[in-house]
Amino acid sequence: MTALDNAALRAATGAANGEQDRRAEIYRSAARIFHRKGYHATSINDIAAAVGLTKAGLYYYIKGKQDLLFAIMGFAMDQLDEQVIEPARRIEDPQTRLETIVARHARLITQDSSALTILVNELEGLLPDDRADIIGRQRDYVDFIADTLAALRDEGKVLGLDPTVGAFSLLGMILWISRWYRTDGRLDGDEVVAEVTRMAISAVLNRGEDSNAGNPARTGQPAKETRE
Amino acid sequence: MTALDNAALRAATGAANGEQDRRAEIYRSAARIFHRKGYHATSINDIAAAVGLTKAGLYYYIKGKQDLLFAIMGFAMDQLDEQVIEPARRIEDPQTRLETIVARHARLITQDSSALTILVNELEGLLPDDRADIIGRQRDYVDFIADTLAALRDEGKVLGLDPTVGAFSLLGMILWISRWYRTDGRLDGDEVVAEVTRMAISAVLNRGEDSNAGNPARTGQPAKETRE
DNA sequence: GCGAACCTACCGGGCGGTCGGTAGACTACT
DNA sequence: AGTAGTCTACCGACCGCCCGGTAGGTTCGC
Repeated sequence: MTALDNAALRAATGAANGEQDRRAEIYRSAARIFHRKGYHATSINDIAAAVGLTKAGLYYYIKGKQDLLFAIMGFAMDQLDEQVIEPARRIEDPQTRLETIVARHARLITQDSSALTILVNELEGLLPDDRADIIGRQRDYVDFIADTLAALRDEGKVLGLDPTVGAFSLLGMILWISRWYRTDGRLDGDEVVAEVTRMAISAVLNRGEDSNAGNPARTGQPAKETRE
Repeated sequence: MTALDNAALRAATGAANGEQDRRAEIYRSAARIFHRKGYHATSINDIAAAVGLTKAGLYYYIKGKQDLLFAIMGFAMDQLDEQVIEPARRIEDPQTRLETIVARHARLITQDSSALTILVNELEGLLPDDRADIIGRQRDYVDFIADTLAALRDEGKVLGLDPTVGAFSLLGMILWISRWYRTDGRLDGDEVVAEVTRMAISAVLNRGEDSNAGNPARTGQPAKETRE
């Protein structure tokens, strides 16, 4: 069920229409409304009306409100895996990898922030099992970023930065974009992505002269991260 | 009414107890529950039960759910004004001012994130007029940070960073703290504040002499900002 | 005539909010 | 000292509404 739903959602995000897949339109509309009003403030009727159905008609396509939310989040997580994590994982140089992560994640958000924003804002709307699933995948992502920062530190390019705090801080910068970026604003998406990526890299790298590479002389305690 | 409420809330946050002000306890409890479950997912009954009242009893103290939310947000905004903006406004050196802003804001969040987090997450729960009030104050804050970044740029310490994007990005780092920081976690609040402050400053300042040393993130164009 | 794609009508329940009442402390008058 | 009045701080019961969800059709293309 979920895999099917996600496939539908993916198709919807790709090509706007052309197939009869009504489900895709429903998921896209739901994601947009959840994003705008919040999950709890959105009624099934809101979604039904947005796609031109009655509530009962909508239930022909969905199993329930919580399943709808979980499907959207699963799709968002898949998007993150495919568009950000997998491409970045193939890059060995830590700095380039970090740039890729930030730029690709930021780009996803400037393109369509609905699902990705719901992913982080509506976790408490899920059933416990579903929530555990999503949180687990999110934690993997945070660890992936933290490991990249740890690798940068091992190269001497980062001194005295806790990888976990660094990862969360970068994520904060990135995820916050969806709160202020407007498609019709002063800056276009590419400019925003570029600015944020530069800030992110600059935030974690040592500044100019005081980075004596490969010699973490007097950093605070080293992080305990050893995974991967 | 609102001013009175805020005074009560402030008193509650300051000294834990000592006066019979039940209202203060109610606001504090409500803030904590709104923070944990979200405004829409929290019922008036939840709040009443948390303070040992029935719903009807609770209504002796509050005017309604939305007024409660507005009072909490107003208090959070007052806190921000008094603990962050006013102290920072008295500092002339832009870099020191920016450090003050980030450190003080981050510290507020590590100390008690409830009200400040509601302030940014539950805006759509407000009545239009109230929302306009809060959004206006928030915009003033963003402008204050952006102006500080613009001043840094005029000193030559920042090159090619759009002040608005910079302000939002720093805010993202700071506000995100409330999502991952745990009082009983590995790092204590002071460490987190210090780490985040260092990252924030590093994010906006120029690196040594070569701004973009061999990184593929090619973003030359300077920002068009001319404000202030 | 049969299944996919919908609808109308409805259900139980919880919501925000209100109403009338009242226990008890305190005051005021006799 | 007794008692009538008053005010604060609550409570039980209730209201209308809308919620998520469902039962049982009906329409329509094949």
